[in-house]
Order: sequence, then C-alpha cells, then structure tokens
Amino acid sequence: MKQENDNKFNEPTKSELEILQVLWKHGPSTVRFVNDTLNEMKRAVQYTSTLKLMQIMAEKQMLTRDESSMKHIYHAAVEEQKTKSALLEKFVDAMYDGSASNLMLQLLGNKKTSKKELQAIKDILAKLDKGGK
Amino acid sequence: MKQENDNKFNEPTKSELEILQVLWKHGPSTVRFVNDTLNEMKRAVQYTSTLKLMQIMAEKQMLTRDESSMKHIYHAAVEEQKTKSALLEKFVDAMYDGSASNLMLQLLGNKKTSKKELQAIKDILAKLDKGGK
DNA sequence: TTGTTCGTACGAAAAATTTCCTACCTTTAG
DNA sequence: CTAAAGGTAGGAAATTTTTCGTACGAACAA
Repeated sequence: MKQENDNKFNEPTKSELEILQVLWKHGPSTVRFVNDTLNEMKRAVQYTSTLKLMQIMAEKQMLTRDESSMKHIYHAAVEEQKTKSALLEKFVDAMYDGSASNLMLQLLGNKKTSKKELQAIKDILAKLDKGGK
Repeated sequence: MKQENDNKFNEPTKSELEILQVLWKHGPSTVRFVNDTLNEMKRAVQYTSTLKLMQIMAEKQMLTRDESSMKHIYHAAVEEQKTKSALLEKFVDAMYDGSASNLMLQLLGNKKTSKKELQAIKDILAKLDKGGK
C-alpha cells in the first residue's frame, strides 16, 4: 500500500494560502470564481496563473477536484482549522519562542487591537474558567 | 534631513528572519557567530551563504555593519518589536480577518498552549484591567 | 455552419530566494 | 618567510515560487 508522506505538514506558500482562503470561505469553487475573487479582494492576476496554481495544488493533494463537468470544481483538501493551527504554531515558535503569552503581549501593544477584541478575548477566557463546558 | 522610505514595511524573508532573530537575541555579531548559531539551532548552512545573505540585508538597510575591524560587526537595523508587530499584524489579517480574538481561540485549541501560558495570558489581561500602568 | 467565448493542459519564462564556488586579502603559527 | 586558517567580495548556479503565452477542445449564439 502506498503511504503518502503526511508526517510533514506541507506548508502552503503565500499564493496558495490566498486560494485556500477563498475556498474555505466560499466552499468548493471553479477557477473562474477563485480568480475573480482574488482580483477583487487582492490583486490583479491572470486567469491562467490561478488555474496553474490550483492545478499544482491539486497535484500536491492540497486541493481535490471534481472533473465530472467541464468546469472543474476545486475543493480544499486541507482543513481550515488544522492548517491555520499549524501555521500559527510555526509562527509562534519562530517569532515568540513558542510562547503564546508573548504573542499576546505583542497583540495588546498593537494599535489595531480594539477594545471590542479585548473584551472578546476576556470572554473566551472567562468561559474557559467556568469549566469550559 | 534624510527621510528613509519607511512607508512600506520591507518584509524579511524566512532566512532573513532567522538572522534577525540571532542578532536580536545576542546583539551585534560577526557573520561567524551568526552562522555558528544557525548551524547549532536551525540547520546546516555554509558560511558564505550566511555571509552573502547578511551582505544583502545590509544593502537593504535591514542591517548595518561596522567595518572598522577586519571582522565586520553586523547590527540589526530594524527594531525587534516593530518588526514582529508588523509581521503579527499581517498574519492576523491574512489568517483571521484581522480578528485577534479569533487567533486567541485558535491558540487555546492548540495542544501546545500550556496551562502555564494560559495563566500568563490571564495575568496580562488582569494587569490591563487595573488601569494598565 | 461558423466564429466567439470560455474552459483545461502544458511548457516555459520570470522573479524571488537561497546556496555556494572562486578569488583574493589579512592574520597567525611555525 | 611560508603555510594554514579565517575573513570579505562577488558572480553565478540552484531552488522555489509565481506568472503567463500558446494550443486546443467544448459550448453557444448567430
């Protein structure tokens, strides 16, 4: 039996992540849709560039696709939470020595972190204290 | 007065970040020291590779160097907090729609986030409540 | 039928990043 | 003095990532 090499987390590149974001947000989509979305939300990019990248991602098993109709439908094959979690962990390790509280401090120092966000964070922690349900 | 072009944050690449980490942690260093540290802590890399990269970084004004002695001494020219803060912000924007609390949730879901870390985070927030200071 | 539009496939170029070879200079040990 | 060790400079190669041109088939409107 062929055993794919899953033990290493296959890190998406920047562009790949952009595509994953679209698929995670909108669900299975055509290349056309993903490309349009990227052009609206991010930056100018040629249709065939997006196509190519999505094909590559499919090869890497990062996406799967349904070829039953002419317009192929691509699905994210990596889970959003799992992927983000792994990336976050890498980020924390690289930047804050693995310390979540250090990251927290940085976050609180950021101007962009609003009072609302702060409150939300407190709520989360409070909920955890109540036994986390 | 010379005004450097700071309006765009010049994002360090992965390798550049590794080098910055060493300099931030240990202060101004020679290429030899940085290279040794990388080899110990990270991965095998040739001396001249590290040298070259650091030279490039100096060109980009990401590092400065003291050439007065034969062994040049490199200094990080970008501030640790500023840089990390900017990278974190980018990360949160890209991954969590700019929502710090969403990131928080992810962090709490991570197995790697220990009770100790959790407590530290709570302490930080508690301190904030007492009027910051 | 015919031509225009929209789709995929594929190769290759371009760009960005990383690595290392070679040359050559300075310092140091013998 | 000479050889070895250790330093910088710079070009170029290797890799990785991103972009796009071209070919060609299917669908569709006229």
